[in-house]
Amino acid sequence: MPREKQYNEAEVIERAMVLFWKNGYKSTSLRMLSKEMGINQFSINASFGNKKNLFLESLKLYKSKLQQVLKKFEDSSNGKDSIKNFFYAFAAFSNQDNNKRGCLMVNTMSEFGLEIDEQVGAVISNYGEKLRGLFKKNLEFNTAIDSVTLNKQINFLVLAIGGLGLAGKIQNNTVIEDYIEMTFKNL
Amino acid sequence: MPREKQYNEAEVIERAMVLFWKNGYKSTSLRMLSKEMGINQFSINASFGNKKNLFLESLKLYKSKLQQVLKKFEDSSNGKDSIKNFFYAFAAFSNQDNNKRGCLMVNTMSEFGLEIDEQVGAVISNYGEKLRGLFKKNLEFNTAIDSVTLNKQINFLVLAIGGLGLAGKIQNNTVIEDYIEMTFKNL
DNA sequence: ATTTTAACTAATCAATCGATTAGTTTTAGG
DNA sequence: CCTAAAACTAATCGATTGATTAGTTAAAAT
Repeated sequence: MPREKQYNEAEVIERAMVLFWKNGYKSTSLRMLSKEMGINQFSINASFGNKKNLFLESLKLYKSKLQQVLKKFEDSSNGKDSIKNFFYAFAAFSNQDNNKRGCLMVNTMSEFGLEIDEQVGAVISNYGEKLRGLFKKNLEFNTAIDSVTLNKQINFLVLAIGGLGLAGKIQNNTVIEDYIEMTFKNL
Repeated sequence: MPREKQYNEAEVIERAMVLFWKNGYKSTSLRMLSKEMGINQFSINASFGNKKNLFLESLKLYKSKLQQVLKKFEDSSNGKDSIKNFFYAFAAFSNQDNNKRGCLMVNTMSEFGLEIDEQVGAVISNYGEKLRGLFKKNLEFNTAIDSVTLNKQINFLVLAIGGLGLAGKIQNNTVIEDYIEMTFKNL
């Protein structure tokens, strides 16, 4: 029998995720990853195949962490205030420990635009659809609303959450708070 | 006397700008630039010094083009409708010819975050301040407004225009239009 | 016509990229 | 104890990066 892996895959993915989150995909080299993950390039390859797959695993881990935020949103879906609470939670997640890393998924969409890798794009799109569903549910909560207006509001919120992800990298907390307050003032 | 330059600097900067706009700074290599600009790497160096300076020139050219959009905003600053018109013009500029390139300045802020080059950051910040001033002017137009609310609205619009720049890369025109309409419905 | 100057071309520099190879160490089964 | 299998280390692969060098060409001034 061979020796055991001397590292925990979940742990090294977490470190990779932080690096990708901080620097983006292209600007994070395998050597940086190797150093930060504490394992050498060959081990990265052995565990994850290649850089893209490591990124995919990092993205999935990120998504699972953000899923905890989404879970609260799902559990207390009581209308527009729930959406607003989610916006605040998402903004906090995008600037945790005041690291100004934004949102890894928004960062990735911004880095690749529409020429995104198919698998990476699928992970992100899946999250987007989930979000749309929750926005819909909460916008309809206790309110009669025509489908045209509903769709406009959903589109509004989708773009807004993207803007908020970007803002997590470059804006201070006051700007972000003011944005959320103004957004929900008259929604 | 030596021979004349066989290329027009303004023309080659324009081509460089398009490439940076499309691909971002890091993903645009000097070889890609050389090919697209129709001059070789040495000539790029001779005219612009290095990649960063070429990017700076591209950014300034971009800004001057966007300045035409801003000029209209300055000339017809008649309140919130003027801001809304600017939003539409900015969105159109960020997706001209349906190229989904977004806004070069927003793209650059997203690429570098707060670790942006000092000179590059200065060019972008300067534009941001101009924008803030125009938002302020139009929000105050024909309306009494307390300074606290005014600042919140300005912050709201600043984040919103960034989100719109990002959306120009990844969202369809309907989402963008819905966002603008919703944004100004109750402002 | 010769000289001078800079624009030009092509080749190449060291550094870094993602990925891989060759060879060593560890560990459990036989 | 010996062997087999895989985790490991270190070195290096070809390709590409930004930048630069050496040498050639063109054109105005003398």
